[in-house]
Amino acid sequence: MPKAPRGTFDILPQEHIYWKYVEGKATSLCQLYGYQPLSTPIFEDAQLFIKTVAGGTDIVDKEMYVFADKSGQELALRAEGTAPVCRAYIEHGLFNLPQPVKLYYIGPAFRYERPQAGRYRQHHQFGFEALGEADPALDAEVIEMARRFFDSLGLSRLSIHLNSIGCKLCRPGYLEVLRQHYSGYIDHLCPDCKARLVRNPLRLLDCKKTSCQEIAKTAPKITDYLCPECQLHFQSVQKYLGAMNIPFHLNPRLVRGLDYYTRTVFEVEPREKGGQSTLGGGGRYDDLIESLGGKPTPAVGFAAGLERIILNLKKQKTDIPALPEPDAFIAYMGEEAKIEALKIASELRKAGIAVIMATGDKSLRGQLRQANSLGIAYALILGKQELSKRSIMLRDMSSREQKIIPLAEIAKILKP
RNA sequence: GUGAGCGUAGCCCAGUGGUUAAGGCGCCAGGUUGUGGCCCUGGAGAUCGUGGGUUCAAAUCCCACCGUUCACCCCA
Repeated sequence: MPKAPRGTFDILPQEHIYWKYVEGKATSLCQLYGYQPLSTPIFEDAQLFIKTVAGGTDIVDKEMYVFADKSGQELALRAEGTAPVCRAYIEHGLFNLPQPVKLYYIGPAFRYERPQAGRYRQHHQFGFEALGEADPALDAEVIEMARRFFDSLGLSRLSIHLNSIGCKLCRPGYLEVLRQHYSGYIDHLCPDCKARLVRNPLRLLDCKKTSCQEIAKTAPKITDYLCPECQLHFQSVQKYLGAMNIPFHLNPRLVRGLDYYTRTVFEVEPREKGGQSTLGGGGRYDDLIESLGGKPTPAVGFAAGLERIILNLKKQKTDIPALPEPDAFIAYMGEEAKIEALKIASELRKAGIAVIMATGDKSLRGQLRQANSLGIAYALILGKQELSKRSIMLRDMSSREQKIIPLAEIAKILKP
């Protein structure tokens, strides 16, 4: 029997209340901040992700769903949300709109890896991006918006970690200083960190091994090596966050995995963190659009994984609004009543009343059991007696009261 | 890709070598030939993850594979 592929899952009806809840909060948030929806294809030219997310990492070899279609074109399942947004921005000339252009997306993304807590091969991301504006106030607004998102979901006890990782002018100098620092400890580094030293030195800073963390603690801080422009930008972000009363923790060891980030980076974490705990993160990526062939365009954004959010909602036992129940259930006895019931159900639905029609010629008892387990407020019962009077029995399932209603009036009573 | 734990009905799970694999939830039906929730009775539902091996005998022991969980790598 075929099963859902590894790292994928079905979202069953009782789970969908969480998804609807989070998606609803996300879209109303974006509406509040003037972000408009953008949907991009679920697969893209593989180069889009190879150019933007893959530098210096083994994402392409190991983690990306890359395949050739029947024409031989190299495609990749959407690996993340930001690069496609930038591609669309360039492709549709959105730089001709008043800047910044503010866009958001909710949709699946794919990574080929072994599943673990809150990480799946097909997962879902919500993200928003503001393109075409370098003002640090926008960084602050994006962070404030991220915070409001989690607040609106009822996720509390979160903290925001903030850092700046400089720009292409000042970061290389810092990386050199960092390498020098670590080369003094090379014999004490774990094998992974030895590889990082060559391939992705920023990642040295968040190795989980305690021995490596000791070395990271004494490492030079990137914020001491920022160029004057980056320094000013970073200070302004903090000033604006302060003005909006957004608490944050400066974390000089916060780096993000992808190359394309510049200046501001931030992550949102539960206070009590565990292995895969980060709920969302983002930052500025001032060089990304240019690297895709667009004009130099500064941009800043945020993304969060819906699975992790839902995991936390469940952990916190947050109250989630239930999906609406149908308004009424129609039970019938006998073929003649069944035919009439079908007609009534159709009419009621035309009037906007959600109706479940009994099926299968069950006993009345069985039909009412079904209505009960569906949690429906009203049962309509149609038998010979009601038919002969052109009427129907209306039963209030919670009070057990029932009365005979003329057929012509039933819609009005159910939906006055 | 690496390491560890776990796979028994739709779900939770008992069962560590010996008859027809036990129970709870849920499902279906009856108890009430026209009335649900509680209760009672009955029923359906399990290739014991898959394949191989050990043994007179395997859900139980061994091996491999698959899946899953957690962690690592990586992190979008």
